[in-house]
Amino acid sequence: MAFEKYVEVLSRAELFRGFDKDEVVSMLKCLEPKIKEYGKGNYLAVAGEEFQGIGIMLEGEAAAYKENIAGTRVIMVLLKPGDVFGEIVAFSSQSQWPVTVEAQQPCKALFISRQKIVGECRHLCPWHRKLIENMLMMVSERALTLSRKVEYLSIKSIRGKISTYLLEQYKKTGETTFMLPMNRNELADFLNVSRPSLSREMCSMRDEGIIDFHRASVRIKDLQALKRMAQ
Amino acid sequence: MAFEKYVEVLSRAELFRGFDKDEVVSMLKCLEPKIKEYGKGNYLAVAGEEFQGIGIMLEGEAAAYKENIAGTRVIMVLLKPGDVFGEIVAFSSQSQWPVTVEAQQPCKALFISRQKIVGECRHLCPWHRKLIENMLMMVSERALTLSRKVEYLSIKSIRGKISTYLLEQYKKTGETTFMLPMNRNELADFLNVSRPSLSREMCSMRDEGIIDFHRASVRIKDLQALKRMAQ
DNA sequence: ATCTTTTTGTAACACCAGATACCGACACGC
DNA sequence: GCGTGTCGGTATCTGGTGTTACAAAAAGAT
Repeated sequence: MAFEKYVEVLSRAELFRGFDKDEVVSMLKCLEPKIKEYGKGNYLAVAGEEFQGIGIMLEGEAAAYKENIAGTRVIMVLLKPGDVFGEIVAFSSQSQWPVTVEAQQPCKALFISRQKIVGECRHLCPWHRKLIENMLMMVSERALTLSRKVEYLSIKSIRGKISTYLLEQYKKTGETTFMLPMNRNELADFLNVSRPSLSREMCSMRDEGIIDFHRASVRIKDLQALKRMAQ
Repeated sequence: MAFEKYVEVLSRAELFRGFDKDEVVSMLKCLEPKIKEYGKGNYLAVAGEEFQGIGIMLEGEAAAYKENIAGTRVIMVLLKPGDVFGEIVAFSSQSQWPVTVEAQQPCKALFISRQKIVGECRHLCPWHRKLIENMLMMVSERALTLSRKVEYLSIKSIRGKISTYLLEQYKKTGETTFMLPMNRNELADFLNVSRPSLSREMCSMRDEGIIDFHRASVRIKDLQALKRMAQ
């Protein structure tokens, strides 16, 4: 198979971090991946269908949807060349795609079965373990992101969410004055609250002298009060 | 070191799944773990402190706490012999304990550094890769659990949560009548709502003829309505 | 059998947060 | 200049949810 075409993309993918291009090629020979092409609107994976493995985007763009029981679709993530999907489920005891992946544009993806990654490698290639380590790192990072998300979602009050968020920014920058990396809409989305409610609460916190802000610039005036509000 | 004492516990630990007792012993020689003892109230790990590795409980019981910025403690999980902690962070780019682990009783734990797990193995022992695979599986399962939690937390209304939960139970058992695996208190905790609110909502769903229940036994009467309520 | 503890349902009330609509500030285009 | 679009703040209203407290039922203990 003509993997050479995609070595450029793959060597930049997280899964092959630490591999040079030659090594990627020899890994691919060992992994025996399947490359598939999709037209716009085609499905790269359908939630609930069987597959034990991972997918890597090669060309084009696809969207990973989650469908709740009522049938409503929620876009989880937009997949671009080099992105991996299905990595969490591939190595757990489950064996079905957790999401539906639909091509937004004509695209190509490469699929590697779980067995080829963790199973016995016939060629005893020395890079195999490095590959599993990379997988381990990717899944760990993913778990960590989810864990942070759970923390924010578990906070009941808007004030608690805002305070926790601002304190995290403070901790990150070390300054009581900093810039928010998103606008109100995005922040509201991130904190899982409505935009007007976020505005209302931020303003009343300003009125109470806890914080001060203008647009994206925020200053913490009363650190102790903020810490008290964080849940 | 006298690992033999703990081989029994360790061979039942998830990390050593698929290893027999001899193999566990030879793995341990290679991993060079450190065994530490703690009195009741001592800390096995303190959130924020440096350590790149994992811990495995050998004896006794410990609690993993999460401390929010305000200082309130929330018990995340109770650790028993064979349980692993710190596995998510060990293999991500972070290098600090995410939780504080406190001994509830006098206890012993074993610590393995990240390097000994993923680093080059001097003895080239054949079980090393199997060990990393086990790690990969454990972290994946953990990520999956977190992902499910995020799904539940993202549902805004109590009805939506209840409906989604009941539909999942229905899907799992294949029966419209089934037993809930937890009591109201635990279910309320799981769905992140207050116990009386959960009761109130379940009862009004019963009044509307959507479900019927008595204690832990639940019967779905109107599947379509339930599906509509799931968000 | 009786007492205690746990579990669950119920009610009243307060209040937080979402929905919606509107306004002002600002940037950008022509 | 003017129109247009985006972004953020504000007001009103309503509904859903937490809190608290108490009662009833069930389970467990002695």
